[in-house]
Amino acid sequence: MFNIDISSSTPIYEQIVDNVKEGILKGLFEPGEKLPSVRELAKTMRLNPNTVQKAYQELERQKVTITLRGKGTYISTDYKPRKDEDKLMEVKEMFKKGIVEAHYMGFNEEDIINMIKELLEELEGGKAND
Amino acid sequence: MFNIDISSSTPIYEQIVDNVKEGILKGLFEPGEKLPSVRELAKTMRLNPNTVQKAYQELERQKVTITLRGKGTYISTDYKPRKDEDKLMEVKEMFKKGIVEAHYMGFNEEDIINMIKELLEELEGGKAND
Amino acid sequence: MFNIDISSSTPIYEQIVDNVKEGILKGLFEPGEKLPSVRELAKTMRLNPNTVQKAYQELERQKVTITLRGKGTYISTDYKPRKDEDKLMEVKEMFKKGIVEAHYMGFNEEDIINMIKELLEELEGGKAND
Amino acid sequence: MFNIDISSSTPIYEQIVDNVKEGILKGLFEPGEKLPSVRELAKTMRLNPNTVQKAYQELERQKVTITLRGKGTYISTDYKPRKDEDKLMEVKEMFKKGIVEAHYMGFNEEDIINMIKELLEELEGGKAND
DNA sequence: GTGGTCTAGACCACC
DNA sequence: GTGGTCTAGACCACG
Repeated sequence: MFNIDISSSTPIYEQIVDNVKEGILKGLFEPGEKLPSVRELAKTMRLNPNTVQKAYQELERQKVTITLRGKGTYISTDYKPRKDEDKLMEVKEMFKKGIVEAHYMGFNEEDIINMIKELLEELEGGKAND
Repeated sequence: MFNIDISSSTPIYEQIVDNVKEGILKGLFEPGEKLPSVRELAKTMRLNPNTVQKAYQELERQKVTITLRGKGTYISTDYKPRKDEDKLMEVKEMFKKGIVEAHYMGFNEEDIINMIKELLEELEGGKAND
Repeated sequence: MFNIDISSSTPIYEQIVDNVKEGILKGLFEPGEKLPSVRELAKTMRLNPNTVQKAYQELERQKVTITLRGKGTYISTDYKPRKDEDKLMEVKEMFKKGIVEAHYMGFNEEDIINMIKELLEELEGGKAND
Repeated sequence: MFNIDISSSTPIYEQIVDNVKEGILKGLFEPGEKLPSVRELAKTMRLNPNTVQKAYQELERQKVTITLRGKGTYISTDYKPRKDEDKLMEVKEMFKKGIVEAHYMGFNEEDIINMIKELLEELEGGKAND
């Protein structure tokens, strides 16, 4: 279901969050859709329930999902983009670091733009546009 | 000299590494140029020498710098890009995560491409070519 | 558990790394096996945890082990040899120096080959093949 | 004249010692031959005279050379092999580490033996035998 | 003066 | 519990 690498340095709970957010953009999850329960996901992915719990809490904090007590966790239907200055800086840093590393691997500007375009297509495939 | 945020979640030593690598691409550091000594940088940045040491060792491990015994640490003059499969995956993940987050902030494809191009220009400004 | 000589000129952390790598080849450590925790090994070997930590990080960097977040350090199950040009030179230098020194101790070609064969047997004893 | 890598982790003075000892075995230096003076070697190799001085002291300590005060340093004419137990252990450790590393690079027993034989030939070319 | 190693002890995030 | 990072302060080899 999710693409988790337990030996990665990015925390597992963060990988789950990323997977869900990416999945929504790809159209794998529809707004209003129910996510598997903490226990269920923990069992199928062989993860510690606490880890899944933390991921779900983080998703809710980001308003990507909403939790209905006793009913489960659902993809938000009314997500509104919020342009947070700090978040923007963070994203730029992410890109900048990627660009620097790509340069050190021998990629030039064009290569990098192409790589980004490929990744965009991969993501946009599932949805008409946003 | 360096742009360090001690309250950031990225380790200080890693921020130093990133700063140096970015500085080289921007032309702030010339190949062969001497970096400040471990002690000196630690003093000016108010960091523990061990932290700076760790950064310098990581830089040397990546062949971004070379260490001359008893003389100091210098920017490599003969850096050769090496395409590591794992590293490439890592960079793609970085980009993908940035793209996902950007989407959640309301940016569309074009916005993202433009953001990347801006960052590329910022980096390429200092050097004739790469 | 490990064969450490604190009075040796080779750093302790490097001796630990060598011990683990040799132990794997001898079959003392199985792929997937858990290494003692940093604290535990530090305690039993009467070393500072940081020293053990450095050794473990070096082992992971070489992909000899993998680290599972919050769970511990394990022998890699899928180690793939990688032929690094620099590393090969390094190994040859090691052998060359050994040969030169052996000559100065009065050993001839045959003696040296026999010494190598002995060492190979010592290592290969634990495993069916390599 | 000598093959020195200033960015290597092996101390420069040790590299000089190794070069001289190897050169003797290869027949590049004859017993009784005069080595360049400390100043001369330091100048031609662009090294710190102290470094060369240290190398020469080490060579004399090992009885590989003898120094005639005011006349210079000469290759010993009466070098006698001495089987030092500690030294033997040291050499074996060098070989063992080389073997372990070679294994991790994917070489098997035969590859290693062949590598040793090549290195032996390279060294034996200059002399009939020892 | 340079980097390299080690100890001691602390705090943190993650599982 | 696990590893990861940081500070503080010390000692050493090298050039």
